[in-house]
Amino acid sequence: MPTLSEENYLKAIFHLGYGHSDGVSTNAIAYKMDTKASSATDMVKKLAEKQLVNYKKYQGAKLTEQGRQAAVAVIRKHRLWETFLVEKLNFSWDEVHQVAEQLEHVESEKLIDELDAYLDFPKFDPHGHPIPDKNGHIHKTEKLKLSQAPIPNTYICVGVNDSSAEFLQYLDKIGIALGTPIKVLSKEVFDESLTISIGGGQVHISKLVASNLYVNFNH
Amino acid sequence: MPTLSEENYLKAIFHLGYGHSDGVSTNAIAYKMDTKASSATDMVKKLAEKQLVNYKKYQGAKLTEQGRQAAVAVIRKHRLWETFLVEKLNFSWDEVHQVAEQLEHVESEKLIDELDAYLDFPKFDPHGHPIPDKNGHIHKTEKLKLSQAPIPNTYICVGVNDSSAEFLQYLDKIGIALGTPIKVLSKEVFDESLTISIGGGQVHISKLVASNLYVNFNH
DNA sequence: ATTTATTTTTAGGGTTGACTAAATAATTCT
DNA sequence: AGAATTATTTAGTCAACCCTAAAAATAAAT
Repeated sequence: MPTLSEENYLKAIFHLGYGHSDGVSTNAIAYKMDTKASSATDMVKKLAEKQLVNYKKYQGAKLTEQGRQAAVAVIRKHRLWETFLVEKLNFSWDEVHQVAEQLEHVESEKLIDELDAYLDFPKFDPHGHPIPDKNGHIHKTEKLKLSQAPIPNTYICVGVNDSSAEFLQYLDKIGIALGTPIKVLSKEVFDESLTISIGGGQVHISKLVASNLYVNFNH
Repeated sequence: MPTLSEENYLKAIFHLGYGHSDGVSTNAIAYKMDTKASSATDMVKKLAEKQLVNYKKYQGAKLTEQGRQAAVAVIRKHRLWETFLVEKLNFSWDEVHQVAEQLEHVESEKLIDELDAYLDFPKFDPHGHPIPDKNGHIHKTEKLKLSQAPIPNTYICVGVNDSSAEFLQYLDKIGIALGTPIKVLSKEVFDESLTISIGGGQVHISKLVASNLYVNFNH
């Protein structure tokens, strides 16, 4: 069984390596884990010994299948707990992360199975992220970044990339939640900022914001 | 904030010292924590430095008010989680302890407040133990050990002293749950074992079992 | 009241996961 | 290519929490 710290590193490596096929640099890991590169090197070595990552000096770390399973299991728990907090305990989507970071490490297969059932087998967490199933399979969904969506057009917000409280509170403020229809009116050529319409009101958002919003075609 | 390990020691000292006014011996703490006496001494010193216990060499440890508050807060969380597991996630009373031991260390005031509300402010956990309130107050209940109850008489099972899976599964087997009426028919003088009647059937239980069962008068 | 047994503490280590500082490899720039 | 920069690793520490073995204090027994 991975330790708490190992689980956190595995998660970090999973997220950093998602979609890429090359190794994740120790520097990137250190940055994500808010620690020093030397600590990341140490941990990566330990994970390699435990067959959770493949690691060759100066070439970063890549999860093994075993490591991926462990990482995805933690992510599954994280997202199920986030869903629980929002659906049952009146948490808002900007409050869940910190608490789920702790809950995700609780070890009990029955607990997570029952929680899954209790929540009626949710497919997405409160940020629109897919919840891996018991076998570690992650349902791929069609979605695109609002920053890359053709305009003019109307979309539905289906998720966020950045789950920080600051970003989510900003979205609350301008009226964007999961499921909100977003009508993109125009894009500024200079800075790629967008003018969008939400529930009647008109809002101007930066490219950075648009690139952290996932949308789907309205069909 | 106490560390995870400190919280566990505080809990142990609280339980061991409950009702007594003298210090809890390091040996007793070590036994309860399943570690060595030297480790207990180390930790007790650390807790003393943090003003969570009063400690004088060779005289055991006593919780300070601050330490008691911390211990009770953990116990409150433990019992609320146990209640959640049984009421919402189909756990049986012999399965909850291990998982609650982990959940009790999750740190979030909102989480525990909301959980409390979600469970409709329960007063007792699945083993009949009182759940401390937010202010650390523990509701004292009238109850007596079945081993000390006058006979013949009929009682209601209101709690257990031993919450181990083995004991609870034994109770399941002989048909005792919280709220079960227990009619005590006779006591054997030799070993203080009891012949009791539960839901029609007649059962013979040892003194040890009887001393781990809390009952109330049937009124 | 000594001796014996038990409990508790101290001394000295081990492991995990972090750190700083220095060394080495890889990359980028000119 | 050679120099400068950046990334990565190594070496040496540190704190938390545990351990074993030995010493010291307390309690029990004769």
